[in-house]
Amino acid sequence: MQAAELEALLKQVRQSGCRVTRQRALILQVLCELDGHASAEQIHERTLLHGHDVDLSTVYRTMERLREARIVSQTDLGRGYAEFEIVRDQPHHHLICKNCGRVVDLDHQYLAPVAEAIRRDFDFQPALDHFAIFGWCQSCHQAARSREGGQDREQARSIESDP
Amino acid sequence: MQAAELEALLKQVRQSGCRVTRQRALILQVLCELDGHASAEQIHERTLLHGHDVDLSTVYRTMERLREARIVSQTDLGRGYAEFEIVRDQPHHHLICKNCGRVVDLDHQYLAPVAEAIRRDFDFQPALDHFAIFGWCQSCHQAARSREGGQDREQARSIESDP
DNA sequence: AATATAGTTGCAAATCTTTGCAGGAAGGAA
DNA sequence: TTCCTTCCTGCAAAGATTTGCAACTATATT
Repeated sequence: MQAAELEALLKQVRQSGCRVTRQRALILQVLCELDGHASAEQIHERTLLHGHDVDLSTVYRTMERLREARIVSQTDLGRGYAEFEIVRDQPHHHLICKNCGRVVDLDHQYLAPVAEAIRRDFDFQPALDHFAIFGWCQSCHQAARSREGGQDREQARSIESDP
Repeated sequence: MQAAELEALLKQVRQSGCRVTRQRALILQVLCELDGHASAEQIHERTLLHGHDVDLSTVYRTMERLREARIVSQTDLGRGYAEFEIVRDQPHHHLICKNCGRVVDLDHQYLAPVAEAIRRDFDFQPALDHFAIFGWCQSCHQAARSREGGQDREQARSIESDP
């Protein structure tokens, strides 16, 4: 089962023009096993468990290649490090409270129309399979408003992305 | 003129519950002068020109506070470092090609409906005043397709954000 | 104006990520 | 199979950003 998934991934790697090396196969295997968000350090540690060490810089470089090949996604969930994940068929996104850190899932349907409009109007293929939108959840937002004296300036704020 | 703007910003700082220090005033002055995207290092360098040195870590810490107060926005334009900017009334966004690095402006109208829907459905105030959406521009996307043998898997890809 | 206190700063060290380089290995050609 | 070219990897060092801590200072209070 997992072996089949790994095979499929390695095939994708090959198709994207990248070589299949021991390190890349091991990293993808680890990503399959972890099955979810994983940090570079986490991936690195787990390669040790499999007997072969993969240098941390190789993990980063591999993630870069796999992102280019759209095999993995990279997201900053606000924990101070990047998190990687194998790209599945159904994109998913997150709402993250800047104050309490709570993470809520956001269905792709919310972003699909934007992606469509951007494709249409700009001839630009947006990479929208794993978006993190920061902001303030209900309770934290209210707390902030009362602290500021009740005036709601309703001014959006920043977000950034994955090169 | 600029002095008035600076005064207004310092008032915002005070209102947000932060203290107005020499360093913060200087940093905001520099941000006003640069008037656009500025890196932490750039800000730091320019404080030197004003005679007073502000430690780089203080620049970062100040940006964090000012972000919390929604006075500045932070964006990753894919250049390997964060860029800061004073928040204006009209939010603006960017489309950035992962391949050639070209940057195109995206009007807020594209994101406004999403922000609205998220506010409505999740009781969540998204910080959407300076979004960077990565992807592939027309020419780079075509190049990639032909390289991959013409099959367009049409699979979105990652983006991440500002904690 | 003097005092108290909680927020800030500079410095140094730690983290996370990227990069330069020389040796090593994958995959196609002979 | 062997050779060749190009891509990869490990290592070390550089960059970018965050954090711990003791000294300092903005602000409210007296």
